Amino acid sequence: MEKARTPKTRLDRDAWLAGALDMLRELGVDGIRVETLATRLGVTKGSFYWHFRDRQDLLGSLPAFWAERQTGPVLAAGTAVAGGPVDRLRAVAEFLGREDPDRYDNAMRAWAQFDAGVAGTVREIDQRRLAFATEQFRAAGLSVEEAATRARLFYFYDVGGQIVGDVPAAEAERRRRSLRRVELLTGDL
Amino acid sequence: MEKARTPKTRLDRDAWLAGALDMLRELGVDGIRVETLATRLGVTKGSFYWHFRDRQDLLGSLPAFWAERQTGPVLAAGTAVAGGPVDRLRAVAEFLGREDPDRYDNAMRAWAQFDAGVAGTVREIDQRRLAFATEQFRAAGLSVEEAATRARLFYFYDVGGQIVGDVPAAEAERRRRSLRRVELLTGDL
DNA sequence: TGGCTTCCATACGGTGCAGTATGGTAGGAT
DNA sequence: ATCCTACCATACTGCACCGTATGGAAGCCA
Repeated sequence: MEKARTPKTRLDRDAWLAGALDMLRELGVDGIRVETLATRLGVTKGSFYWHFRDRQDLLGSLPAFWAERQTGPVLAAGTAVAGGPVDRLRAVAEFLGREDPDRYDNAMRAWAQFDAGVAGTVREIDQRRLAFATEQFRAAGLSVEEAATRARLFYFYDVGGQIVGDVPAAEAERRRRSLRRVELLTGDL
Repeated sequence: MEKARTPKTRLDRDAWLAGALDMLRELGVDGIRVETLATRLGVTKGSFYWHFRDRQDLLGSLPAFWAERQTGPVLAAGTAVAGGPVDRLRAVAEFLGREDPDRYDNAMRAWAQFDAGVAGTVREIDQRRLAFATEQFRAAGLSVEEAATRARLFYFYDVGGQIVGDVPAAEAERRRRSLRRVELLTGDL
């Protein structure tokens, strides 16, 4: 629950988008009301309609705003590793284990269920990550089908666990689980 | 998109709940408006407020209504198999592969993100299914931790795949994938 | 055939919230 | 000091939709 603040600096579009993203995570899309959001940011609706044409303008800009700061780190953690494909998967798994589990992904996926546009941006990210995992298994010498299966097992473990809420609060345990999964999927490679 | 119908028979509580469940899948919780729902069922609000105290009464009854017709089949498909634990997992996987992918699960999970009560009922079902999978791996001789890891890989594959939308339309392909996953997770047993 | 119960229609009040209109204020440029 | 622009406040309109009040109409039982 973010609190209302008194703005020393004036607001810009991104400040509103960041606030909206928080409301999205806490309440869902329909919980994003412009007056409430304004109160949180310490201003009134007057400000909002200066930066945005209407509410739809805000919601429409939200997915891209989210996607920007989502793809970068995970992708980087994987490719910036010296070793082989298994090491890369390990690196990604470790990175995901380190991550704060309180992300915006779940809220975004919930939204994507009922908005085709949002579903598109989310799908893109999923495709990219799945493709990465598949590549690693391919590089480890597996067939196309075999690599695809293992990549799905690898990635859906994350998505499913996050959706179900089966994510340990302690970082140590998260990393342990994450690595154990990699070992199981790459034991014969 | 369900169409409006002309009711030959009068409606009862369950008819409203079934209609609400459809609206939930298509539009999300906040898409469930009593007047719209009434129109779909071929009646007016007057009927609704006869069967329900208010809108919250409908929404509050929805999770249980959903849970009832959700737990039965999957559980049965697993336990009603003669063979060993691996055969049981195969049976469940095959059952899930046969299933119509257009279920209400996604909508329910989306709702659960922002409603603690709904999250509770969904969690119960997840726990039950995960427990079942874990038991099978245990019965196959694995340690507690090892069984838990594989159970998660097994179950989250389903949840993740469904959320991401990576579910083939053709039943044959669904079953193939589903079984291949079991073979991969039980190859050494 | 009357009377009771169950289910539904119609009409209306109340509210939350999106969007508009318009005026105000702070800070940079000259 | 002045002016202009960017940003924000206040007050108001309109609409969607919830809930209520009340009046039927269709079935069951005597």
